Amino acid sequence: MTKIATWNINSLRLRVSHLANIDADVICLQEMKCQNHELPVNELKKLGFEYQYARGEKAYNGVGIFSKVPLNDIETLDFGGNSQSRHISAKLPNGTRLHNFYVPAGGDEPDVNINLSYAHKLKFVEDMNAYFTSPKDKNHIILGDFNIAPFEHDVWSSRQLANVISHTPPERERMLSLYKTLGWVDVSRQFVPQTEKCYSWWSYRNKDWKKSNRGRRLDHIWVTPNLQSQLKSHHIMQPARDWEKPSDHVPIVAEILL
DNA sequence: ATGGTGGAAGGTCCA
Repeated sequence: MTKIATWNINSLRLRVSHLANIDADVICLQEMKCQNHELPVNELKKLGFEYQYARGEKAYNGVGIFSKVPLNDIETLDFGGNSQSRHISAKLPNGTRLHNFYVPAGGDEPDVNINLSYAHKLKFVEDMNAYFTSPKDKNHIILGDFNIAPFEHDVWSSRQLANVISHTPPERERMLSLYKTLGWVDVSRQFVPQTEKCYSWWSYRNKDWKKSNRGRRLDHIWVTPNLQSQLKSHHIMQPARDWEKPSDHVPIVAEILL
């Protein structure tokens, strides 16, 4: 049984101690916001994450896979085509390739003609689509901060967010197109019915995130169909949003028989 | 309609 976690930590150096609260064998982080030589290597080792595969970047972005067991065949790819640190993958001991993604947020204005960030986000997902249309490996887990809430009950109000980046039709269409490439299984929706609200992110800009509960499901774990029957449990760590100096995202942990 | 908060950097950008 392997427990795999994903979390947009929004600064690894600031929140590394919170990782002690996550019960996982492999933790995939996004928005580490540090360079590789600035990683808190020893703190991570003390938590049991002896094997550290990071693709850092100064101040922004940054993805890493931190594991209690050795992984191999590390690969970093340039989805979106601007060399930001938004993807890293590794092979798990059974040969499944684990991809950690940090999809661009895309800015505020949902118009590709005036907002280059939004255009970049759409291209990023199109590149993911192309990659998984003819992947070189067979079995995959993809996870991370996809910055898209694809379904109606992945946001607090689908109608009010219809023109808000993270839930616009062009993003949702591209994500569903990606979803069809390999017949992906959306792990969270295996455990939480599609008719129920389900969130992994609450804005810092809400006075009381729990009371207003205007969340979005931006973080995802998808597996290829061969792993569907191997899924054992799934946990969105909502209490993490109340940790001291919280990230605006909470960790998601999936337990999979690999 | 607006601004609300947070992290890192560093005289702002991105989320």
